[in-house]
Amino acid sequence: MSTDLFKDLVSHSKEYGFIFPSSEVYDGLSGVYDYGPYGVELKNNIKTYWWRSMVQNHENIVGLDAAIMMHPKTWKASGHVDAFNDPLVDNKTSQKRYRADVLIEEGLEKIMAKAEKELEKARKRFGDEFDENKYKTENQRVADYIKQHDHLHGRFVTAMGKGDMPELKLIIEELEIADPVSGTRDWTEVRQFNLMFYTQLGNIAGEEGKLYLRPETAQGIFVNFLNVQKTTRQKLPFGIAQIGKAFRNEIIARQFIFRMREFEQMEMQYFIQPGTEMQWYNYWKETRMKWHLSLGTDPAKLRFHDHDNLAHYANAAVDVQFEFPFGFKELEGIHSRTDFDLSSHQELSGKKMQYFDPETNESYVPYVVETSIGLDRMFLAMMSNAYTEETVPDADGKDSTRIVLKFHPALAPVKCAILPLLKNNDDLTAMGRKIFDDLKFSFLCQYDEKDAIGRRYRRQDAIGTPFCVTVDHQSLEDQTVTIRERDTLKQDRIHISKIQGIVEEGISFRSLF
RNA sequence: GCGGGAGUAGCUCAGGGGUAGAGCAUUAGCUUCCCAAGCUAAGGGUCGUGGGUUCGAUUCCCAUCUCCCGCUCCA
Repeated sequence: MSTDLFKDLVSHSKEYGFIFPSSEVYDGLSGVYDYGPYGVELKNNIKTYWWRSMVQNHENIVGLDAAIMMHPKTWKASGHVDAFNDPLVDNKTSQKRYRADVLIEEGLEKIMAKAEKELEKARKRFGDEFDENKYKTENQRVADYIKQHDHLHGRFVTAMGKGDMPELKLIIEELEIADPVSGTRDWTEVRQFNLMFYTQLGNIAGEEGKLYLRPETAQGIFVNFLNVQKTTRQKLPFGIAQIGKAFRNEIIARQFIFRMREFEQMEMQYFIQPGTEMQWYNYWKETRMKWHLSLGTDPAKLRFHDHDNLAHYANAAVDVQFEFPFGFKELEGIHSRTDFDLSSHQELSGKKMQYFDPETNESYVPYVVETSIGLDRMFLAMMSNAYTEETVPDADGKDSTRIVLKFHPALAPVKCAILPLLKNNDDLTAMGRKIFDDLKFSFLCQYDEKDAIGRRYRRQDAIGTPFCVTVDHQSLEDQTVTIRERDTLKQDRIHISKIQGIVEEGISFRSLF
């Protein structure tokens, strides 16, 4: 799909009530979007599919809905407080953005490399008699390098601790760091981006009242690990699943709903015996890919991507990537998180986060394999996978184009439309109404009598409705209707009593498992 | 933050120093027994915001805001 088609997809999403820009009447809010009437249906259906495949289909996976607000120490333990405060600096010439701390660390390493080079020369020169410590203090050049390094390193650590951005800028200048791309030292001010949002608990001023909005749902699972394990009498391995909002103050939120500041995750933490992590990592990798494929998603648009740089909590990580209109991007992450989180919480809280294993007769902190999928990304993946412009014959048998969302029927927002062939015929409309009133208790239906029948079909195609039931004159005689299938345009004449069964079979989640 | 693009009707866009247009959509009606764009009528816009030039600005100038795309990170 080209960029133009991506634009069309964004327009279509708005025009047909899937996604609206947030606060549009006030010119919008960057990186925040609202889900419209069809959007919320699609989103809920994705959640249902995930929840059923995780919780309902696994005896050893249970659900949880933890609060968004958590004790501040949670984020200290998780590493987010330290890892999510990036000082950033831009080079004005190359317009590249860098992490100031990374630049400085590299700069400091270069100084030490210079000193090491001198030492290496000296070692060769003096051979066995070489006294390295003595040389470090007595050789002026080496001593200067070390002194400069230690001095700047000290200032660097202090500045990072205090969040002193101007000081970081000064250090960059003193280190004479040049942009590797442009070669210039044309730097902007160093700015800090705290990737966690925070709010105030009560009216207490100062640090104590500072409360973060969770940047991931996982920590709610970890801190409830023992509560859940005990109340559900689970034995290892077992999992805890959660769907919920998370918040990240992204530097730049872009690409529609792909990267949002407020987003929703579907996470499952699988608690396992240490040493079995690779086995379960592979199991979930495979299981999750099957989950994606069973929706009928084009296999060419899905792939694994191994992480080169592992996050601070992981010892193995793979992404499930989807080919979005703007390229292959991360849709879901599967991480082997070791015992990092539970151990951290155990340490910081002073509470045991251990599992007593009756088989081995010992207690230990479980290891964790996580599957974490972005719900909004899944939504976008389903939209872009479904969005199709195609040529179909019109009333005269000529070519005409239609835009159709080819969702898996289980995900489609509206399941069935009931369409009387003519509006100005009371018998037809009354019968349509009656069918609608009967079906509406089973699944989401729409009754529509406006405009020509062809146009109504196209309207339903545009929101991805898998079935259209049309009431015509023959219906009045023998209680049959036509049922039209969205993708093939094929119509069958069936008895009214069969509609519910056919639609239910088509939209069933059962076929996905 | 820097660079680029763009803000005119619900959507897609045209226009142009003299007071705003099209197609689709919406509403009402007509027509039509199965795959969009048949007929009639109606509603809907302080042309992103503020300032300047001008008799007059949606149009020209300046500023500003917002959105979109690219640059680090992640679900």
